[in-house]
Amino acid sequence: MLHAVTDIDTSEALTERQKDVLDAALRLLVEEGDQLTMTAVARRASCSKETLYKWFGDRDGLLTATVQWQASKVRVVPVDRKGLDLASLAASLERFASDWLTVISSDTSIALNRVAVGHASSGKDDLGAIVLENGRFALARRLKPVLEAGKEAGFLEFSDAETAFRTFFGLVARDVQIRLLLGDRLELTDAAIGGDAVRATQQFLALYGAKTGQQGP
Amino acid sequence: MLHAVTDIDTSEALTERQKDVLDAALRLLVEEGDQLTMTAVARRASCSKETLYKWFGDRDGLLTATVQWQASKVRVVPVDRKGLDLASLAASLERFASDWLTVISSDTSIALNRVAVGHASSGKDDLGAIVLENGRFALARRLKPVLEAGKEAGFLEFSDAETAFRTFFGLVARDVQIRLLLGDRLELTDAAIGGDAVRATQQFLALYGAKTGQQGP
DNA sequence: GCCGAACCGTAACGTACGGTACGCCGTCGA
DNA sequence: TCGACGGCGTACCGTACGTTACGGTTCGGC
Repeated sequence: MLHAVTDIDTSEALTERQKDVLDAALRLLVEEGDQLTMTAVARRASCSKETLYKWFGDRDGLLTATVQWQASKVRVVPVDRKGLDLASLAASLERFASDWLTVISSDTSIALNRVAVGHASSGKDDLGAIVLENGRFALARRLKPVLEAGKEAGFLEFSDAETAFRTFFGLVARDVQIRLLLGDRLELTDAAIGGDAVRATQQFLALYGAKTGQQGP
Repeated sequence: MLHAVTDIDTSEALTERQKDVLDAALRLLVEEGDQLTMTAVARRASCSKETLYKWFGDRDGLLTATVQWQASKVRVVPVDRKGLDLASLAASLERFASDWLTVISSDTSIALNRVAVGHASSGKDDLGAIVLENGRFALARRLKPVLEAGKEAGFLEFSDAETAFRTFFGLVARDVQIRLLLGDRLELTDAAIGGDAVRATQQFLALYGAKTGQQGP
């Protein structure tokens, strides 16, 4: 299956020089999309193609390493679970929503997702799995403990954390990601992201909040 | 902007033979993804490459024509707005949700969206715009009258139909499309789709239903 | 029956790019 | 001092594929 992939810490033994090269590749990926060439990467990184092939094997290897390198850069900030009241729960949810919207609307995320989607057609490599694992599934892993804590504290009601998470995900992302991937000019200002985060959180609490108790999954 | 593109009836003057060719290209696109070659299309369609170039100009033209051809095939079934009660409104919403999930989980939709996403990087053509226009925006055009009717009939409460639609969209699609595009094996059975449609509709009514009156956009 | 147009099949061309080989240079340990 | 080595720059090879060209075939109109 797809969920049991290397999820944590794949920044395995990369020299500074190699990181620089991957950063260059990443920048090039954002600028030019998937049609970046090995020659262009070598030129941008001021290294030789032979070095690229020695380090990363082939083009797919370079792409995979680049995606993993970017993934390794987004470190997880652990959520503090100490004093949990409804306000702090809502604040946490809003924070997650706003973070997620910021991520998926970033140039880097768009470029990486586009490349991964393109490669998912001919399943040679598992770029899609890597992106998914470090994106949507990483988000679920971070958010679920918060949901569980909210449930234990009596603020949330749900039977399945996965279903609750996916609802939250849908309320937050809506059509944003697919529109951006398809090239729609959808500029999300910080204010708009903040507003959407608040709205999504309120809607989620309306659906899964324990107070009114209106509906489970 | 992206929304003001050719939205209706672009099945402009296509001979039966040309439609057959485009069908072949479409099948090939589903099977092989974006790396389909002109030679492969010509062989599959039993036509010559020269004919392909005469008819469609170049490779991008063929791709665009293929996407438009598929788009022209999904005809809109108008919604009957006659006897509108809450049950029929819910049934309509469930129908939309189930249809949409069926579409985005189909092989054809996945293949087309992948190609369009891949081409959105280097904005030479507007495949992304076409897909978006005949997908997400067409859905909005069809659903909004239903929402407005539900509002006028007193069953729904919202100030902005677009926002309400996007919430419904998010509740229905959630993470399904991005996971499928990224290659996740997410098999949606008819039963699962039906269940999701019911859940999404219930959640949407819980958020925007007029009875309980708990929250607007 | 004859002409031209449309089209099929295929061969050929040009190019872009992945991948490889080689010469040269700076660094470093002996 | 010197050889080895890691890495840069570049030239080169092979191939895949978009695009074009050409000979042969069918078919509608006169």
